[in-house]
Amino acid sequence: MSLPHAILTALLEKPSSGLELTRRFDRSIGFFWPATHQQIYRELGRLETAGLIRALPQDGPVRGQKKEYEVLPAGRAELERWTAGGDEPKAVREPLLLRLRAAAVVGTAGLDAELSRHLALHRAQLADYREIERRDFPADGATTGARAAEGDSAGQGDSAAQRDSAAQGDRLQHAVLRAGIGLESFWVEWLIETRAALSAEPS
Amino acid sequence: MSLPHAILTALLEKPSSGLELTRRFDRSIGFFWPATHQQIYRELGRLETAGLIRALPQDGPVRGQKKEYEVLPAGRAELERWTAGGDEPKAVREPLLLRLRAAAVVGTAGLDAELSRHLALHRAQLADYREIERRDFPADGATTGARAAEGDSAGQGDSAAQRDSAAQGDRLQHAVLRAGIGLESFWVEWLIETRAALSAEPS
DNA sequence: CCAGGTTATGCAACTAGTTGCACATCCCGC
DNA sequence: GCGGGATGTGCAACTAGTTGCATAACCTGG
Repeated sequence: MSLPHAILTALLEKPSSGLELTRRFDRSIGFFWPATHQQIYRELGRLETAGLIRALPQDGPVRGQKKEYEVLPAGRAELERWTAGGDEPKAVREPLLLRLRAAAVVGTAGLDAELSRHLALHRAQLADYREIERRDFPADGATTGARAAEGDSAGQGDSAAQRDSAAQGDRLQHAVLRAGIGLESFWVEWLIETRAALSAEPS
Repeated sequence: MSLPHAILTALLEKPSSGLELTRRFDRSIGFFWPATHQQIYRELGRLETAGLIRALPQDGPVRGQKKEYEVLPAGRAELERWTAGGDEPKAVREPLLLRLRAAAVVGTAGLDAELSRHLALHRAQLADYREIERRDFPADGATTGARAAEGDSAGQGDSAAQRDSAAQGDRLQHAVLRAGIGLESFWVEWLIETRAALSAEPS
């Protein structure tokens, strides 16, 4: 039940059409909550029906025409409610580990190829994340004016409180990114280690 | 589409009834591929229909009576086929990160409580894994006669080839366990770090 | 001998993500 | 001015995991 909240978050950062959302998902929220355009359209429909978002008025034909959505107060409230709440962390579900377990029983044919394929993918993803970090958080652990990943939280007047909360927003976004980096790093290391263990002489 | 293969693996390690499988899942395969007893029964039915496993013959009434399954040659073949193949690694789907992202927009109320709850859970899981490692792989990175996590791969006659493949099975099982340990370690570190970043004075 | 908890099997409805496809509009080049 | 790719919206069917519940056998204590 997280997709609607992912969408609300994205729309608060910036009102968008379905396809724009899809694209922004691809390079941001989608890293830890992927969604296809079909899912997004379906959910936009539901959110609109539920009165949490609305389509910005516009003219001309409807079908095949860009349609922008913005979050209504009820939507923001719902997102706040959800954010404050909690979830059981849902269990890992990792087919690769399953395959290793199976290989322990029926043999390791083809395993190394699969491991090295995964290694390449995780390395690529890690490089991506590092690039994003370099771009968006250049001052390492700091909040030095860096504008966060994507959502420019509608910057007007600039009270001290607003600056503080913007700084904290940055910190949170950086934390999320570090999670991605940490996870990918872990997999890269583990894959290297495991391939080595596999190819070692049976003692 | 991994559950049937998880079940085949478990059944190859040791023929079992539905409930036994459920319990073994809870402390072994289920760490990276959780399944409820309902899922398992359903899948056992399908696998039997498909001719990949069969129920061991027994007498007496059927309903509510223990029923053991074993893997047929076709099942083993299917598992080998699947193991040799590959998957795209499916994307991470982590609601906690989503919540952080949302908090960056609507405020951090309740966040720290949630983070510390997760921290406790991951610490507990990590301790569990470490305990299992201590028990099943005492000689650190080695294969010193340690009997793997659970499946005692039906040990009779003991050719050199069999010893080798048993050693490799151990190594694989250890690799899987190390993945669990690595992942939990990562989360523990990240959660500590992130809580610190959150509570720091806005600069 | 029977009430109540434990073990065990299983169905059905629901939820959410995935896949495949349909169709409209726009715009660019020929 | 029109054919075709890019952009954009959307439905429908499918798959797989989740939740809730029904039911049977067995065992133990009163």
